[in-house]
Amino acid sequence: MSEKGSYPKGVAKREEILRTALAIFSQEGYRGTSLREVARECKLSLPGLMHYFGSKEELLAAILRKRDETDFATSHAEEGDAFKILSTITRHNAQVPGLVQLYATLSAAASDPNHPAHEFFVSRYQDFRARLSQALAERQAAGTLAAGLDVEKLAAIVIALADGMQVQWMLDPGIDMGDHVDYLLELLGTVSPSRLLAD
Amino acid sequence: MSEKGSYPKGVAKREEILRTALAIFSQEGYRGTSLREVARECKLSLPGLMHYFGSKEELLAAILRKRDETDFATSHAEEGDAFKILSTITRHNAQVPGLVQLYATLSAAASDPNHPAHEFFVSRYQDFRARLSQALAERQAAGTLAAGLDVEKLAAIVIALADGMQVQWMLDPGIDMGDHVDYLLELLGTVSPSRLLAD
DNA sequence: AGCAAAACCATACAACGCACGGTTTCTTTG
DNA sequence: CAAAGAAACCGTGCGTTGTATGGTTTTGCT
Repeated sequence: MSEKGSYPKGVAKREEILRTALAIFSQEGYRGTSLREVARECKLSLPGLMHYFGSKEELLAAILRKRDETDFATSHAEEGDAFKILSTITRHNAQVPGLVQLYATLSAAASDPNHPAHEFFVSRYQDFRARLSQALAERQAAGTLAAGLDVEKLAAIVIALADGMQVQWMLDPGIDMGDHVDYLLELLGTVSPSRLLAD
Repeated sequence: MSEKGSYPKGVAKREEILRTALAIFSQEGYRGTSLREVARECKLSLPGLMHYFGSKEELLAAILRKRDETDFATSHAEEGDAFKILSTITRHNAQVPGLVQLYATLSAAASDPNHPAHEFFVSRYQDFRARLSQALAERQAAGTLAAGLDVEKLAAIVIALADGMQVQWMLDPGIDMGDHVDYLLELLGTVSPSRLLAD
């Protein structure tokens, strides 16, 4: 065997690093925290940390990957339809501002194809859109959403709304993201098919 | 007099810096470019550049401020209603990916109240929402938008949509931001007042 | 002419991410 | 149960970054 997390001690340290780094990144921001600080908090030297993650961005990518895995698992376990889950997630995000900012910062930086987290974010959004558009299609089948609507466009739109509201919320915490998301979702429910076909 | 751009030579250099820095930032990204590189391009030493802008972030804030001024001026001069202008802006943004990424990166970073561009972004979004919600109200008065709609919420939502679509577009340039924005705007036009009141 | 401020520079500093070349600790296997 | 080899770590140094200090030169005004 020849992997980086093959010894029990190693996998434990690796996860401790991920946990610690997430906490610090969420609090001080990605740019604002040095690898030395993370290493110190883990009782490691800098090279000791870099044994696990070849670069700062690689560490970041690993954090996001892990975070998304657990998030997906829990959100998938939750009950309720797509709209309710979306609303719940949005309101949940309002309680972890550090994470929200981390994701916002990164999704912008990751647009560079050379960024280590690029592929991650690309497939993340592809997944999001696919899942949500399927959920919207199910709603159409159930009759709670107008049949004429383009579910794929709508999926992208709703996700964009959630992301965009986060930006405005970060700049002005007085804004209620959940209310806005709910409002659009409610609005979508009131769209009548006949009007759409008349276009 | 005791200002930094008071001599003619100074104001010219200052604007050259803004122009040059915008170009480089747009191409290499904010983090990816060093002040030394910008200075060299302007035939200045590093301290020579820092005479005009006390910090890298201050330079960035100045760039955004100037950019917004000119953008506002041109968009205000354009004809058409609010929806058309919004659509035009969105499609225009699709041709300056560097700038879009710059704004995305910064709007996230500027959520920190200590960030030099914080106030700028806060009032920027306040302005946006105010302008757009007024435009929406005018549409209501003209009868092209359902009267029961909450124009302030809608303004925030539409702006969020534009921002959010930019994120997805940056990660996957195959996505057409304009189409999505137009789709939601079109959808808003089809909402019937009666349905809203029935809720 | 002279003076104050703007315009600009040389140098230095601390901190950063990262690379190199080690040594120690642990597991597996012959 | 040793020997081997990889994982787990560390000391040190390199190049670059943003920024601070303390200047000198240039410019415009009175």
